[in-house]
Amino acid sequence: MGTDSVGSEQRQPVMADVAKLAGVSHQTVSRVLNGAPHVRADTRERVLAAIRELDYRPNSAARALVTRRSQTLGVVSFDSTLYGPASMLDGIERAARSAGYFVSVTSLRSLDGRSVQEAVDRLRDQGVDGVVVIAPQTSAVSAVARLSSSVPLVAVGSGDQTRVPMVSVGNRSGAEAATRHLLDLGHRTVHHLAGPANWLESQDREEGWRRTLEAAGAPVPSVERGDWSARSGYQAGLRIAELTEATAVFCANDHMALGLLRALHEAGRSVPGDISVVGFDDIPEAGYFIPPLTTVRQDFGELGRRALELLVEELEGVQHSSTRVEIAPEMVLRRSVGPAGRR
Amino acid sequence: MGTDSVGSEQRQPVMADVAKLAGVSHQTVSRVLNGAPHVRADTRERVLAAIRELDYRPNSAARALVTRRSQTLGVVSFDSTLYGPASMLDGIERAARSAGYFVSVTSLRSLDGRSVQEAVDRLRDQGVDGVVVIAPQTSAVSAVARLSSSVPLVAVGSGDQTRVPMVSVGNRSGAEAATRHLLDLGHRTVHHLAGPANWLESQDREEGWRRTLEAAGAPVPSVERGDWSARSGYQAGLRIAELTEATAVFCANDHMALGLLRALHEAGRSVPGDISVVGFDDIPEAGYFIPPLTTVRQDFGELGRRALELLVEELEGVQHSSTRVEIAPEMVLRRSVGPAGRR
DNA sequence: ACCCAGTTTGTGAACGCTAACAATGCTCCT
DNA sequence: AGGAGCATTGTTAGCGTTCACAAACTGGGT
Repeated sequence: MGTDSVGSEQRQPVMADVAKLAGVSHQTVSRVLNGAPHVRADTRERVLAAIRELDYRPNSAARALVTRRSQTLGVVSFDSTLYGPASMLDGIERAARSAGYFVSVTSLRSLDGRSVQEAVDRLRDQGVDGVVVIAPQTSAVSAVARLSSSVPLVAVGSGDQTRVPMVSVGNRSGAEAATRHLLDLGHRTVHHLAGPANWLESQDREEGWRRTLEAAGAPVPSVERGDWSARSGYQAGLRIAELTEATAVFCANDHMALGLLRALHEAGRSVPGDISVVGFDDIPEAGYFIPPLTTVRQDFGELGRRALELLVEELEGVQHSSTRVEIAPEMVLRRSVGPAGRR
Repeated sequence: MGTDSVGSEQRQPVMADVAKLAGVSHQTVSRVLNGAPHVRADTRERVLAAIRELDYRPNSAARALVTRRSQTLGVVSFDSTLYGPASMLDGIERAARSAGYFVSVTSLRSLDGRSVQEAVDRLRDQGVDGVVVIAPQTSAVSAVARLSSSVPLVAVGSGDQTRVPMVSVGNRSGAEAATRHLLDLGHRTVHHLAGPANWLESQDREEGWRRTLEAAGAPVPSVERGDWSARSGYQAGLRIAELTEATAVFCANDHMALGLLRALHEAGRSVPGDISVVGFDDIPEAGYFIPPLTTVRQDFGELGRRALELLVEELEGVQHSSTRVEIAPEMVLRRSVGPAGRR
C-alpha cells in the first residue's frame, strides 16, 4: 500500500498513477498507449479504464525528450494574410493533423535570406521534426537551399534551381494556357500585368506568357508590373487603358485583375468588348467580379497537402516517389474574355 | 581527463558538452543561458564562447519537461482561408513572437461544440501554455465557456454571454454607424444582407442594424441571409434587385457585397444611383470594387494582437486590466453610397 | 589571524516518459 | 515430467534540463 497520495489531488496524473490504479507497471501503461503488441486484452482494458478514470494525458515534453521527436512540423510563410499562403497553410495543417503531427507557424518579417534563416532556426530550436517553407521569392529560396541540411525541409513555391524538395503549381504552363487562349480568340497579342520581379511565381508566369507570344510570332509588349494588390492592378490598369491597341491582358493574379477591371471600367473600355482580361489563382471571388473573371485556377490547398506529404515521407524514411511535385493548374472560363473585336 | 569523445561527433551537443569545454559545471551553463545573476563576467564569456563554438542549442523538450512550460500557445480557428481569420492569425503570430512564444495552430473540422473541445484538447495534449480560440459561432463559444477551466484561454470574436476573456470588434456599433449613415442620406429604410445565423458577428451586426432602424422609426425589412461568400451575396442580390422599393443595403461583409454588386449590375440597377451599398470588414480589395465599396473597417490584425496580449497577461499572472476588449470599427466612405434617389 | 556576509560555483535529485533487457508465465512437444 | 519457445509483464537506466541545496571563494571589519 502506498503511503502517499491523500488529500485533494491537484497535480496532473502521470503514468505511474495510472499504473498503480490499474495494478500494472508503468511500462505496461506505456505499451497500451503506444499500441505495443503482447498486451493481454483484459490488461489493456484495465489500463484504459484507469486512464479514463484519472483523465490521464501523456506528457508530450517527456515523450519528446526520450524519443527525440516532437511530432511537430514548422511552417514558415511570408504573408499569411494573402489568400494563397493562407490556403496553403490550411491545407498543410489539415494534412499534418491526419498524419499525426502538430503545426507550428512563423512568418517572415522581411524576405531576405537572413530572415528565412532566422525563422527556420527558431522553429528548429523549438524542436520541430521538419519544416515547410512557403516563400516564393528568389532570395528566400536561395536561403532555403543553403540551410536545408540542418533539418528536413520542403519548399512550396516554384522554380527549380535548387535541390530542395519542392512542390509547386505549373505556373509556366498556366500562363501559357492563358496566353494561348487569348491568341486563339484572334487577339493579335496579349499584354501582361506581372507580379513583383523577385517572386518566382511572377517570373515563371511572365516567362510562360513571353514564350507563348514568341512561339506564335506575336509581338511582345512591355510588361506592366504590380505587387499582387488590387491597388497596383488599378494603377497599372490606368496605364493600360491608354494603350488603345491593347485588346487582351493576362494578369499574374486575380487581385490585380480586379483593380485592372475597375480602371478599365472607369476609362470606359468595356470588358470583354474592348479588352479581354485573364487572371491567375481563381480566388473564390473571381466569379463575382464585373464581369466574372476568366482565370487559371491553382489549388492552394492541394499544394499544401502535397508539400506536407513530401515532408512526412522524408521524415518517416519512405523513399521519395519524387522530390519534385508539380500540380497542373486549370483554366476556368468566364465572361471577361471574348474574341478580338474589330479595331 | 575525460575518456570519451573522440571520433566524428555526430550527436547534437548538450549542456554537459558546453560545460566541459568551458571548464564549468552544467549548472553554470544553465545560469548563463537563463540570465541568472551571480555569474562572473569572464565565466559567462567562456561559456558563451563554448556555446558558439559547438553551435549548441538548448533542448526545448527537456526544458519544458522540468519547467512545465512549453513557451507555445495554441490557436484554434475555423476557416483560416477567410481573410478575417487569416489576418487575426497573422496578428497573433507576430504578437506571440515578440512575447517570446511559439504558435501552434489547428483548425476546426466542423463548428459544433465537440469539435472545439477536441481541438483544444489536442492543443493541450501538445502541452501549450494557453489557447486563443477564433471561433465566432454561437455553438463554439458555448463550448469554449465550458472548457475554459482546463487551460488558460482567450476568445476572439464577439458576444458577451460568457465569462471567458474575449476581444472583439464593435460589431453592433459598426452596424449602427453604417445604417445611420444611410438613413442620414435620406433613405427611407435600409435592407440587410446578413451572415449565417449561427455566427455571433452576424447576430450583432443584424441587431445593430435593426436597432438603428427601430430607433429611427424606419420600417424593418425582412433580412436576406448569406454565408459570407460572394456567391451567396450574388444570390441574395438577385432577390434584392427585384425589390423595387429597396434603395439601400447594408451587407454583413465585403465579400457578399461584391456578389451583391454584380447581381445589381446585371439587373441594371445602378450603384449608388438606384441603390446604395455598404459592406463590413474593409478587405484590401474593397476599394477596387465597381463601384468602390463604402464599408466598416475592422482591424483584424489588431484584434489578434490584443487577444494574444490578454492571454499572455493571464499566463504571466498580471492582473487583467480588463477581461473584455472591444475594438472600435471605423467607417470608410467610398462611392457605393449616395443620397436616396427619387422614387 | 578570524569570522561574517555575500558572491560564485558545483552536486545531486527530480521532471515523466521510452528503450533495453530480464523475469515470469503459459502452451505444446517429446 | 521436463523443457523449448513464445507471450506477457516488470525493472532499471537514461533522455537534457532546472531546482534546491551545499560548498568554496571573496573582501572587509575586528
